[in-house]
Amino acid sequence: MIKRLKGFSDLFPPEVDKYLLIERMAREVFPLYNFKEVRIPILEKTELFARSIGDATDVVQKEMFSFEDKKGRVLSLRPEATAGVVRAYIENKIYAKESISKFFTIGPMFRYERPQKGRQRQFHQVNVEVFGSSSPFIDSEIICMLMHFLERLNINDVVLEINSLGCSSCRREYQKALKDFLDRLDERELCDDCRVRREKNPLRVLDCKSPNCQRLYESAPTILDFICEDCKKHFSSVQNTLKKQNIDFVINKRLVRGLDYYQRTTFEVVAKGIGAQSAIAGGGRYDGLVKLLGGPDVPGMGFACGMERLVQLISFEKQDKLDCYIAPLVEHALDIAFEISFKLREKQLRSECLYDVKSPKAHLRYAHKIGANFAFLIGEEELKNRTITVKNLSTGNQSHVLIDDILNGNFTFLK
RNA sequence: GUGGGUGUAGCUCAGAUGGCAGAGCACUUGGUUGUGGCCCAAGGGGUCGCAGGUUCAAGUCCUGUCACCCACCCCA
Repeated sequence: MIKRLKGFSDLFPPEVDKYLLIERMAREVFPLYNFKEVRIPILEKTELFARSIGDATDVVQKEMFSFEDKKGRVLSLRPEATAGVVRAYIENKIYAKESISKFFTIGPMFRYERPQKGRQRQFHQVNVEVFGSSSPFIDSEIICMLMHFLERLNINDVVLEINSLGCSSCRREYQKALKDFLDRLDERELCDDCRVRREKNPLRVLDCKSPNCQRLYESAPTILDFICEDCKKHFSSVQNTLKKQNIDFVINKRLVRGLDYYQRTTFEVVAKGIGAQSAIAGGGRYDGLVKLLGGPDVPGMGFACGMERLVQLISFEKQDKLDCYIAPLVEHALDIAFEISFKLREKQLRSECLYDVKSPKAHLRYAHKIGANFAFLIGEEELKNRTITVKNLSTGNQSHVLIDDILNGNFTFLK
């Protein structure tokens, strides 16, 4: 048997209903903030991701599904959405049509990682981007919108963490200071991972999980001591406006995002009880990215929300009751059963017939199992009288209805 | 890439010391010549993940392998 690929999953009801709920809520909440839905390709040139996410990041170096097409072009399935949205924004010259653009997109992403709880190789994100504003109000508004969205999904037991990474110049200074600090540490004290990170991506040592490393970093310089006046003002404005909207948050000085393009405000929403992969959403400002990818110098800000992780927090049972179940008891009732099924659907009634001749007992058992409200029994007797026995499955009452009434669209007996 | 755990019926899982492959749920049929839920009875379902090995005999012991889960890493 051919089996699905590792880290790829098949979704069936009732699980899929939770995804539909998330999507419906996004389409309901985001337009309140004047966000418009966009659809962009799943496959892009690898270079797009390498340039925007960062050549040295793990995502680019070892987590992309990359391959060459028939013409030898190097392509990758998108590991995240922002790069593609930015590319589309530039390529379609959206900046020339409007000064501020607000987009969201929903769809699958792909990363070649070892699967675990809350992490699949194909996973799904709700993604939000704003272009054209560097106002801290926008940062705050987007975070509020995210919290509003989560609230509507009844996801309340979460912690919002925020931080500022500073702009490119203050960040550079900080990285130097951090590097100096790390260089003074004894190599033997660091865990294996941090020894590598120290060289490769110093910012990342800060959220190392080893308690020993964490103790060492207690006295490390923090980014917030290094950010410039403008960045400081921006960050405190974000905090103030969040407070005005009664959004609780904690400042996590150790919150560094893994993708190179983030600047200034970064944030993450963390949930408990869903395993080690506890970040359900994360994002931040990326002011230099549009320019970096060949567009005008337009600032940007956005977040991604992991649907697989949201799904774990959603308790929801969809009761999709069936209105009518058609039960043919004899072979020559099939034609009329077929006809009646369609007549019911014309009247917006959910109806099902299996076109299986069975005993009334078997039919009614099945009708009960699938949650039908009414069962239409069609047997020898009914055909003789041109009637149908309609049984109300919740009251047990049943009545005889003329077949011609049904075919004429008279369904008053269903009340 | 690294470490740990688990693979037995459609599902959840029992099967000490090797000796006829099991339960509950689900499914089908019957208990009412044509009436669901509750109850009762019967029935259908298995390459015990796969491949070797040890043994008179392997779901059980040994070796290898694959798959899934969890964690590290990384990230949403």
